[in-house]
Amino acid sequence: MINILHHGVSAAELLGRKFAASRTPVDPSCLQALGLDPLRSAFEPGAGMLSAQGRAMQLLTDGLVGEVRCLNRGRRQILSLRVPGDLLVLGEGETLVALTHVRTSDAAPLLAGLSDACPTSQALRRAWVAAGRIEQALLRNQVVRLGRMSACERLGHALLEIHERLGQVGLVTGMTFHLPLTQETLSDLAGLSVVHLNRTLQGLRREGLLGLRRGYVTLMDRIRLAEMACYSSPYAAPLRQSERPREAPRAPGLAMAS
Amino acid sequence: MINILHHGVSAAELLGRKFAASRTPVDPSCLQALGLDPLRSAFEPGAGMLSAQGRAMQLLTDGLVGEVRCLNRGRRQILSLRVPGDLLVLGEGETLVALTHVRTSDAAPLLAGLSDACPTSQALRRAWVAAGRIEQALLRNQVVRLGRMSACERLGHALLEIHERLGQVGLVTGMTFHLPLTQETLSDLAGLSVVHLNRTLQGLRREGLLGLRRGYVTLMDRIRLAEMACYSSPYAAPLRQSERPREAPRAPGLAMAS
DNA sequence: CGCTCATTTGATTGTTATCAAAAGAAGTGG
DNA sequence: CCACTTCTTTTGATAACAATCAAATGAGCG
Repeated sequence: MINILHHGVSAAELLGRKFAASRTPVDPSCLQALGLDPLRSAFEPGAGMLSAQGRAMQLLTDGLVGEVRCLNRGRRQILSLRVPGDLLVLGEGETLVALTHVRTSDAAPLLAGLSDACPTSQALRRAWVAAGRIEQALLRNQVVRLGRMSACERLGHALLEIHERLGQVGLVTGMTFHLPLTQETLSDLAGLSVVHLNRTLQGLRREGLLGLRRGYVTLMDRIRLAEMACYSSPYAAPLRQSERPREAPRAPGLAMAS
Repeated sequence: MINILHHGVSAAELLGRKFAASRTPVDPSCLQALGLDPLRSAFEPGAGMLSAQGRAMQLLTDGLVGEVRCLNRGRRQILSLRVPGDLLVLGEGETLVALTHVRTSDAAPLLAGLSDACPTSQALRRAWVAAGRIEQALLRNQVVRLGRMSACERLGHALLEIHERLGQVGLVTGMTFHLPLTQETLSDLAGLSVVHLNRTLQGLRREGLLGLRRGYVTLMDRIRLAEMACYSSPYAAPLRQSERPREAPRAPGLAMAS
């Protein structure tokens, strides 16, 4: 069973798989040539990343990282979850936090390769743009989950998404993947309280949709789960028009009597 | 009082203000030279945009547009609100919907200007990148609102943000701005039911935080509102560390007995 | 006026958060 | 190996919050 904290896949290989999955493949030798693999760092769970390091950007190779926003009263929201193969860039006003033991490669050589005039890096630039687009789509998914979905749906949707993302970089075993996160961490991802998250997980398990064992998640019935959670892959190319769009009002107002 | 559906500001002028506000000013004459203003389109409220038109990208000049995702059972989430000066680009799986009467300029000349080798377009490219960053930050704000904020906070936060965004392009009058949206539309933006949104609005008004009159919103007490809603400007440059980041768990598990 | 749509109100239900505490896991040091 | 600590998961009880249903009121328009 694959361990997300310690699989043997190199940084270049991860990138290659990820780019191939978003239909913008890059020649493996080109990625190898960047020389990412030797420049490693490691972080303890809970460690803040990037701001402490002088590094501007890193490639996540092992473990899970969260882009986190903290509010008052101890409230915390994980904006996005980063999985191996993802680039770590610090957004304004956010912090990147290691959610597990984490290892990274310095991404500076990748940046250098991007600005290279060499024609082989053309494909790299295209892949870079595609990756950015996917990342944006994932953030939009997060908005929909938090804005309009019930606890069950949020959780199912998020887990389906994680499964798919890990699958892109070859870190799943069939319907099972390693997700060594605290329920509290998951609750911050799903915008729920820990207690309610726990009960929701139990519900999904009772329904035969999910299996949980020692940090491993199994999608017991992916079809039914996807249906329940209105999930559709962010990697699918063609435009979906499965749902009926509601029409906007004809004579807008926001008038409010008085 | 400024009317967002029909102010006299040209497309080039809007862009100039917007870029200046994100501290990446572009020479006005350079923007004028693009020739955006003549190529206009108009949309009725409720109209889907872009996919119908052959146009790949448009610049919103008048009115409000929502990036919308529809789910089953008639559920709808507005991912982001676009205000005059914003670029309209269609994301995968989303639709852009005119929330009011809308007018746009074709943004093709802007794209041409971006890929221009001319040195003056260097500033334009920088501004383009900065605008993209801001837009991402706004989406992250939306995540936090929907994930961890109460109805009051969501609304206050969203309205403060809209006020600030409109202010950037000169479409506010002091603390008042034109927001000709249905409460149903607002509820889809805030991830609330219409009824609850209505009651929340009333609450904010009763608290003396908000004023609403015929499609115009007034921030009666911006300081108190911002404090209540944990609002901090996405346009502020320096990193904030106002809140205490919670540390992640030491020994992650997701074990679940049995 | 009569139509339609938007806002508002009341009543009720359903969902989720919160509080408190027990039970289970995992690591530490004796 | 056990006692001890600490963190996590789980359970129960309760309260706060938000959704839903139903209906009345108000605003705008032909």
